[in-house]
Amino acid sequence: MANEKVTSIEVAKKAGVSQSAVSRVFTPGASVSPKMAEKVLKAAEELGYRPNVLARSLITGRSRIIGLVVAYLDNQFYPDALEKLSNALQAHGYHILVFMVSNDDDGIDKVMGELLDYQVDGIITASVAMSNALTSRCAAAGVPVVLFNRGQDDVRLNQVTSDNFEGGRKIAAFLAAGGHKKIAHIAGWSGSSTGRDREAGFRAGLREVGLELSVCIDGMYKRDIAAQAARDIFSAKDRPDAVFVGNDHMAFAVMDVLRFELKLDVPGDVSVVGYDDVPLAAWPAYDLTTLRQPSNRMVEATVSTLLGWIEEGSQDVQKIKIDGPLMIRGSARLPEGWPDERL
Amino acid sequence: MANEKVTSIEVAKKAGVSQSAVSRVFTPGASVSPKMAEKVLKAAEELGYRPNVLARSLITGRSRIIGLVVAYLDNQFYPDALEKLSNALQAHGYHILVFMVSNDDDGIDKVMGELLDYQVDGIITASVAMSNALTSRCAAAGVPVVLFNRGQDDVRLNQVTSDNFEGGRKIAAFLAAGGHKKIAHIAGWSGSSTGRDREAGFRAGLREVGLELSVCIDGMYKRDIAAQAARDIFSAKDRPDAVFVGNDHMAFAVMDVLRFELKLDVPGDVSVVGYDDVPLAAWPAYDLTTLRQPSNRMVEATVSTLLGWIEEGSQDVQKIKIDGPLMIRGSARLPEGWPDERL
DNA sequence: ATTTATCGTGCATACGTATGCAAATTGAAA
DNA sequence: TTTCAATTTGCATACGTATGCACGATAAAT
Repeated sequence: MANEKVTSIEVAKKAGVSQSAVSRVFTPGASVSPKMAEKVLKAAEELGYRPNVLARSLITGRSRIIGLVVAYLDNQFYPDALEKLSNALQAHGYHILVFMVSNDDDGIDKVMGELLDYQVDGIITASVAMSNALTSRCAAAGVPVVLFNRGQDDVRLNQVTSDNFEGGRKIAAFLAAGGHKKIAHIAGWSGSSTGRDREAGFRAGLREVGLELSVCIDGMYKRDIAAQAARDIFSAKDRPDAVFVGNDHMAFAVMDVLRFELKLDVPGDVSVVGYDDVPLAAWPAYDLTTLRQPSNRMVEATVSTLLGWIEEGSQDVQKIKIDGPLMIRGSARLPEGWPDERL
Repeated sequence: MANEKVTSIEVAKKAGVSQSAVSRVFTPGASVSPKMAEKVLKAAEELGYRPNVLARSLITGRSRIIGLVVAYLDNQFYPDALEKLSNALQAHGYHILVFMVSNDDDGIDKVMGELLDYQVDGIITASVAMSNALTSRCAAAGVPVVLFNRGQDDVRLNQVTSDNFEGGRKIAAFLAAGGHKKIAHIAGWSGSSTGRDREAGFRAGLREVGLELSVCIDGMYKRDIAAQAARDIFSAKDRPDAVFVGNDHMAFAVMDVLRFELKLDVPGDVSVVGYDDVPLAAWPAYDLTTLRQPSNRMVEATVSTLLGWIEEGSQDVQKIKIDGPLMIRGSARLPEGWPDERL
């Protein structure tokens, strides 16, 4: 296992030029003559030389590494986003360094420290909140942060979300139009802006049509908690006839409980609506009506915001909300007169 | 956005000691007196100093970065593995740099080049094959490689898989015991060792009990291709009464087609068995009988192999096969006398 | 008190690259 | 041919850290 690293100096020697010449050949935009470039590239090719990104970063101050902090990967929304983020950044010559963190403990601070040790050029947090102290540290280190799919009041923090309030409202309107009278909500984690906004929008939407929430339980974005909530809510005789679940991941658990434990028909007995539109929601086994978070556009906005900060320097802080459509499928009763535009 | 990096020199100045002293305080196992450590740590604390991992790597030759090359993240098996790998490596002070790659084109070579540019200490490939040239380059660079969930003949490559051949055999025995006579296989991609081994084991298992495969189509590990295969196979009047699908991800698509397009009962009309045991397989909507790939143990083996190479230097090449149990659930007919140990 | 061993510290250098500056080369214009 | 500008090249240094070496301090042993 010969550990033979080829350096620019060896290439220079072989090509009979200076080390700086080699460096310039591999630095886009530097001034080099064609024949010099040819000589160097030939030597580099023969020796198998490639510039050391880490050494380069020491000089340039850019590592071309983006730190991604993420809590869950079992909710399909996040691997999907990770894949898209990674592809988008890869196209710009950046790569993602992954940091898993549990949302409940305060390991976030520790992990963030490690993150900064790697001199990342930027940070994306997916479904993770930032403490004030952390935000300050990142600001002091000059590392831009974008919150993906989570909002926070701090004026220093960029964020990209769907329009969660409006999304909740749309769902309320849809369920009301469907003639549902007794409506439940198994909410997203109340410790998250997404969870709170969806709930607030949903309540507002119901209020607009003279309805109010019959029962509301915090599902914490966890399958088992949501499942238990479903049992609690729908075991009663005078159970609700509709439920909006704070994200698809929980909605699947809720549908499983309704259909296989409580032997209820969806949507005959209960209409179920989720939030996210993960790929699984479109599979016939669930065929879940849900509000789509346009992950493509969210990723796009995240990447362009982050690269803007990194490559152009200080920018305006972005608080981007992207509107998403309600994907009407088979898990909720279709209101009279609504076009059946099932997808 | 003040870009103020604190260096060991500034800490040294503040603490009234040399830069080397600061370095030693932050280098585990170095020789420092308690009072020196105290002074330095105090100064570091006040300035918010943290060692620059990249600069350190230039000296030590270790980046504490592991490159992960992965093709799919829509098959739940991989995000699950990614999460576990990341957690395990994080516990050892390593982190994962993600590289997405499509399996069909030859972007793998390009991506691998970028990978090595980052001076990664090791590489894990998940469901991705290595070309000979690549293997040589990694060997030359002294970077150990572990193939996760894929095998390859090259004697230089470590690999961790489940016992795919034996797994295929177990499934054959199970379906045969269930009295199935006409058995189909929608195989994993024939370009992958996992796909080939599972199919070979399955065929061998059938042969042992005097059966043979009725029909076999390569599903390429893709949902849509598997779905089309299911349509082709099960539309006929004399359709098979059982199918082994090369992984769970495809098996879900197959079940969807069987139940919702062809209106067949599973397992009444057709028994379906998958491979992987991703979390979704246990959800009641699918309740899929499947051969479990013990991802915990596979991750453990992967990490310890990799760290062995990195921290102890050259080792024996490991070709690890981990045996997994058949998870008996509701998607396949239960043979008489078999304990119903549904999980 | 003297010798010897042990430990802690500072000095200097190295890791692999990028870049300001000045020298050298090229080419065009006169 | 000469002059001048434009371009290309090499030299030297810097990035932030780790570590071999030699020296000084301290403790232990005689």
